[in-house]
Amino acid sequence: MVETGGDRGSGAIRRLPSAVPPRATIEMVARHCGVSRQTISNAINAPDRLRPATLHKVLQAIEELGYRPSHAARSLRTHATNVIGCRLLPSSHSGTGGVLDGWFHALCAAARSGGYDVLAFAAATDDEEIEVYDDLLRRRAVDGIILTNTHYLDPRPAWLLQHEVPFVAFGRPWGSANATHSWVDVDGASGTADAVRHLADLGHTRIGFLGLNKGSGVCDDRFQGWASAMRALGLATTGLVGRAEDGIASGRALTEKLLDGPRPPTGLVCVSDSMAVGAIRAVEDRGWIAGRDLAIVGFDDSPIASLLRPSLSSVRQPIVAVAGELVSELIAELSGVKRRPSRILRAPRLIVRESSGDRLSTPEITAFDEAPGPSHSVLARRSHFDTKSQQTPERIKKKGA
Amino acid sequence: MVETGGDRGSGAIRRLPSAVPPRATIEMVARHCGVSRQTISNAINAPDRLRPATLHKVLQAIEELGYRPSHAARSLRTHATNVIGCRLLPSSHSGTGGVLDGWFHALCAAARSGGYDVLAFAAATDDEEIEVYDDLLRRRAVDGIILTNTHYLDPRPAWLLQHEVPFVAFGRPWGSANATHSWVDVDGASGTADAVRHLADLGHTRIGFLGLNKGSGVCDDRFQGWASAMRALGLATTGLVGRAEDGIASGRALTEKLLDGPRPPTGLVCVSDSMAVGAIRAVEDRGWIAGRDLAIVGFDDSPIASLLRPSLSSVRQPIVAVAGELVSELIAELSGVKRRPSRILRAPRLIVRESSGDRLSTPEITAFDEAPGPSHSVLARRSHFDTKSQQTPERIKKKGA
DNA sequence: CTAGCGATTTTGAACGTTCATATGCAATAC
DNA sequence: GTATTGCATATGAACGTTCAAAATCGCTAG
Repeated sequence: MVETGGDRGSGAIRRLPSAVPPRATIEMVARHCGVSRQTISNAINAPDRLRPATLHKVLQAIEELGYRPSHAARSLRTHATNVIGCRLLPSSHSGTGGVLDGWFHALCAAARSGGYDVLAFAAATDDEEIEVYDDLLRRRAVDGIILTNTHYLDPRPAWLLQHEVPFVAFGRPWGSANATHSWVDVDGASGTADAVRHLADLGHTRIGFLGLNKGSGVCDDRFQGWASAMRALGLATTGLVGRAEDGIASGRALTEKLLDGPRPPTGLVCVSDSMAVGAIRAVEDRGWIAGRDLAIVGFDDSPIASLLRPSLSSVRQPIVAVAGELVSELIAELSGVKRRPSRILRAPRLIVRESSGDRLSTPEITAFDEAPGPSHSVLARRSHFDTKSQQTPERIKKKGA
Repeated sequence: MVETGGDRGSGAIRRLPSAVPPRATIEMVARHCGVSRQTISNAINAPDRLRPATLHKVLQAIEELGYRPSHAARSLRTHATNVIGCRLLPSSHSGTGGVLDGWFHALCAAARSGGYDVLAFAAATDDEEIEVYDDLLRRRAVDGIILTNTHYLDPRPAWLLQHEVPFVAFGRPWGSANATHSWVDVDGASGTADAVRHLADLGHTRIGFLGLNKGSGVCDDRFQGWASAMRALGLATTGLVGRAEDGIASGRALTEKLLDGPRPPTGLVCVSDSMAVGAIRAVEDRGWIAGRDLAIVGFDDSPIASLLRPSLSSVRQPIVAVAGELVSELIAELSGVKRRPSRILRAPRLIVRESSGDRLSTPEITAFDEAPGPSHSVLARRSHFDTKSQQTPERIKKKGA
């Protein structure tokens, strides 16, 4: 009402006295306690250079004035932004609901506690993502990048390497064995192998695998875990594999085909929860019950897994831990010390629910990541074929130059 | 192998000639085409001040050198960061899976096409969130904030107002009718009213409501939609309401109680999909089928809704549109023109699936949001959204002072 | 008493922009 | 021919830090 008249304020009454203190600069702090700018700067960046008495005085003044170094000024001077860039995958990507949701949250938390902020951006394609990288880097808005969703023929790592951008990938450099960048990944093979052994323990011998079409590194990895576990158990694998693109419809169709085939599986390990949901659908179509007539294990432990009826056994990725490692690796990279790229593989954990037929434990809802305690109850008797240990991340030494 | 010896590089051979051009500054561009700094600056920020010939020359040089203004330098000088801060809710928050996932993605996309970047951060509590605000603002790392998940007695809007931080809220200022900030929200009442009418159309007369305990603005809103639609239809409402904290267990328990009560509902409108899932559980417990023996409608259309069996009818929020409006409102706010706060309410849309008993449409999977439509994404960086949204949202006039 | 030294603090410059102002130049007005 | 205007471009300063180097202080040693 009152201010309808003029548009550009004549600048008189505008701001009330207001509780907002003028934002403190380093100069103001300096004057406030009678020392020079640089001393304030040192108090923050190299406190050991100050006499204890001075340090105390300065810190108190900083506190009093609520001073924080201006991001822009500092970053202009130091050429470091303390910001990490990370692409958000299109939400459709995680078909069965947000797993990456929790991962990203953990990523932000880890970054912040390491003194970094996360700049999030959306991109629909790899090329678009590269364009954003280019923009962010030219404007010097980020120090480094967290790369997600690596795949065969991925143009992004090469681009980043060529432009000497510090980055760490979530996901192995599929297809380029001697990549020179750091990455963190989840050992899918170990997850599917666990799933196979779990089903074998329950008495299954014909355990199938529902995977993606050739060309997915993630699926190859998980397939390989299935295959080697089957081999190790002396189980035949022919006629037990179905492949298609990811999705519920695919899962349903593939399952039908396998069940109608010459060697119908009694258990099924799936490359994703979407596939597993499809498998459950197919089972329901015949009036069967998942977990009784066909044992099904998914992958990802997406939020739906525990909501489905019967609930879905699934392999859970340690996404919080992975997020933390991605951040600390990137920060290490940014610290400038030249080191050989690290390659970190983390083991996932099978969450047993109803769909695999083991009725022992059917938790209604499970926490999103590893529970703090040693809750490995169900798999008490871990049959160990290979040496993959559960908790310690496996570090693979760089092989070739 | 080769580089096993020394650790700190002696700094000789390290970098190959490399395809990385030295990052261009405004000075370099200026020299490159024989004009002054300021002319380059003008070419970017006020192109109409240049003679066409000069402009052309400069733009070409910019292109050639791949110049982009340094974020830090520009932001130091202009006191604007072109960055928006936004808190990520803990992943557990969206019980049934990532709805906010898609919202956040849309937010980032909208921001970028408006010339802004999004700084994401995690916070567990409101107080922690305020601490992060304080940090970000003191360091001048963001220009403004997108606030999510508003609720009664929310300390955040007050804090932001007091500190004169530009912000827009996703969610109404529950409990403070004459709040002076802008917000965007989804008209929950309209959603539940739609749900009620849908069920009434199917012949139901005893339509219940599963809500949260008193004190949730979101629930009050949705409840109110249910209540007024019932009243408008001349249906009695007594004995048809259950309240508890959100969750599947709650939904199940409440449903049981209602079904065992004196006036068992034949239809149920739920405040959330979690509640609805609980309701489905309760129905299953009695060997009933949702949609046949009890009609159920959820709220949020979370990813599971279409995956459940029977699939869950649910009210879908136009999260992409909301994200876009939040961003454009905030940008308007940041443009500095004093305007009365805008309050935007958008209508959600009921997605009918099996659980409500209307077998007419049972899409397997539905797209996440309204079709994109004539997207404003083409706008060049730094330009602001000019006109208010394309879809004509419903605007509520500011009432009180 | 003074030189010398390390610890502490200060000073001037620079980071890369944009703002405010000044200059140059061409066209118009007197 | 000179003053007046308006447009196009250039110059100096400033934004708020940290870096590099210089200055000062407090001691110990000669």
